[in-house]
Amino acid sequence: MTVGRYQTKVSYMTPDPVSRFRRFSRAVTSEVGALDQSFLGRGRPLGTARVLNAIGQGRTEVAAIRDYLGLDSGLMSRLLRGLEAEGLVTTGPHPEDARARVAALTPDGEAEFAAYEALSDQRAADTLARHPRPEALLAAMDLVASALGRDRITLEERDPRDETSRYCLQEYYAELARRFDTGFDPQLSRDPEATDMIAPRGAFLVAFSDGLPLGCVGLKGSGGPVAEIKRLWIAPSARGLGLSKRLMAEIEARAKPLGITTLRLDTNSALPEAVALYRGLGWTEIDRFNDDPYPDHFFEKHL
Amino acid sequence: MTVGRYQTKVSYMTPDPVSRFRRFSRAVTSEVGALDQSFLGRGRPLGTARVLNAIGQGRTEVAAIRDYLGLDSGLMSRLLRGLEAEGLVTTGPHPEDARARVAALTPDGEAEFAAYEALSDQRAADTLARHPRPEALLAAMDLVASALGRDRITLEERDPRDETSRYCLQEYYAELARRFDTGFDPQLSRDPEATDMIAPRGAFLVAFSDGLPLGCVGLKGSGGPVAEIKRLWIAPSARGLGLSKRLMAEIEARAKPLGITTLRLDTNSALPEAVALYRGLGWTEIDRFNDDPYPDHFFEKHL
DNA sequence: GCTATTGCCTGACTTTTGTCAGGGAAATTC
DNA sequence: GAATTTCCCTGACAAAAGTCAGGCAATAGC
Repeated sequence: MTVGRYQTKVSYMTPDPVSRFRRFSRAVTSEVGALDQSFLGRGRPLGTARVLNAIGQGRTEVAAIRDYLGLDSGLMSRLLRGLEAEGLVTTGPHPEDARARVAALTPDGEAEFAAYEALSDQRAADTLARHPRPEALLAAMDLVASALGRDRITLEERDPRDETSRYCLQEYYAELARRFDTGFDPQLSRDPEATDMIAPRGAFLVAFSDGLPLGCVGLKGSGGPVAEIKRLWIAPSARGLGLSKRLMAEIEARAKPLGITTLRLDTNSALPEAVALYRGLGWTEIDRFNDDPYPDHFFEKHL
Repeated sequence: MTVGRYQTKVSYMTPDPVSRFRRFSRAVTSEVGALDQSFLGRGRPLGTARVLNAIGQGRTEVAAIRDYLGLDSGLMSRLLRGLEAEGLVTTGPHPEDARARVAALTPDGEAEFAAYEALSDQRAADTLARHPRPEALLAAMDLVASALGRDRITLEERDPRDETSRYCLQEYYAELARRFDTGFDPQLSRDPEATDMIAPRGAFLVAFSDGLPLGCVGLKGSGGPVAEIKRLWIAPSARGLGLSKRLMAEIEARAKPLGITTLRLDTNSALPEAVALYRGLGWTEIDRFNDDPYPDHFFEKHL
């Protein structure tokens, strides 16, 4: 969409992409490096602190931690022994393969991990507070984080009534209100019954990148062979990453096992990228099939 | 949720600023960390490579390098001797204080530094190439880099005809063309003679952040006590950082020694932030003082 | 069953990094 | 011109990080 409308002009010395990227790297190195230094300040060497943090983040398999931190098996073993000796970590055999081991934090370890987290949070809050335009900065940071973490975006089926889903839906409504000349009132558009978007009638998917919800899509079933796609939303910071295609493919895949053979959806010409998306994904335009006041384009796809 | 083989704890709350900041940190850590790893891959330990890089970046004074890298004096000394033994660096007494020492790269050192730079460039180019929307990503990166590097933005007096100045002016014209309903043709607006914006008649300032030009402003003198402020431009990625105020303050400070006592400027109501800026800086609105077709607001300030 | 492989641990290293107490030469102070 | 300070070097350590070759127990393959 229209997030950054830079144009590469053939003008004199337009700063080139690589040097802009490297300037970015230099700028964040000190900030992020400072965050990493929060590992210090608690009297523990970096390696040990990194292992503690990896476990605190929920990584339990020793092999996975070693892989994540790029550590040698011997070194890893010693660091773990050290943490065990400190009473911060316990290890035991992996339940499914007794050769492998899993690690977990003790209550003391949890407290220590929380202390590291608090340090990092504090540092982040300080940096943000020092800044005159935190919202613009955060929006740009979201975009960078989504882009760099693109390969780690995961799709999850969620209850459309839970907190995260409601956040996505609210953002979706707000976007429509901005884009439609007439505004948008969710009351006027028949809101799908939540149970229609939960198995076995339907589904609701949310896309997550490192815990942040970046998009959603709903499948509103009726129990019969015809269902509707609803509420496709992508966060501004994640547009252009192919996420809508991924969400659509996944929701179609989830429709089949529910006995659904025909999908329909409606959309609005004020959302040209959506119309283009559906066309590109092999949907065919059909006549109006409801009396919702907002949509003016209607599509169908047979599975 | 399961990411690959590990379990990852994530919070599904509505995103708050600190967690967004920290998500950004995590996302760039791997990327930037990878850039740092380019230090490796050439068979040299990190410390040595960092010193070589600091010298390559133009830091010559040993004390400055030590300070920049946060190294102990003893360790620094040893790292330098190692680089000297490799034939990559020479050191000598500081010309102004023979107690201090300065370091410089030998031709071999230059080659080695260039090799490190090429590695980093390559890595940056690869990441960009992998991305579907590099321009949006770069725009966001510029914004983040400008924001985080805000305290390191410097103002420099430049010839308005040099490459960097012409880049700023072109961006300025392009911005006007976007903002004015009628478009903007630089030909129609009397372009100041470049010599009017060079001492002793005037001045031209460019704001740099880590080598990237982020803004400019011109002082167009006539030899007499009245001069005009022209061409105030701030890059989109640097807006909201107080840079325009800094540029205006600096150009006013440079006007005084040139014998200038009255400053004038014209602007357009299509640029409301500019109009607000001048009002806030103590300029008073006056009658039209030229027949330029574009401006509709005119200001004056006595120094 | 027997053999090979996997996953982790241990011991015995080396390299790298960090620390600290002098010491010599140049500069500064008085 | 002597005393003091500054800047760096060196030596002597110590801690941390990284490497590598076995070794043991659990698993997989046959």
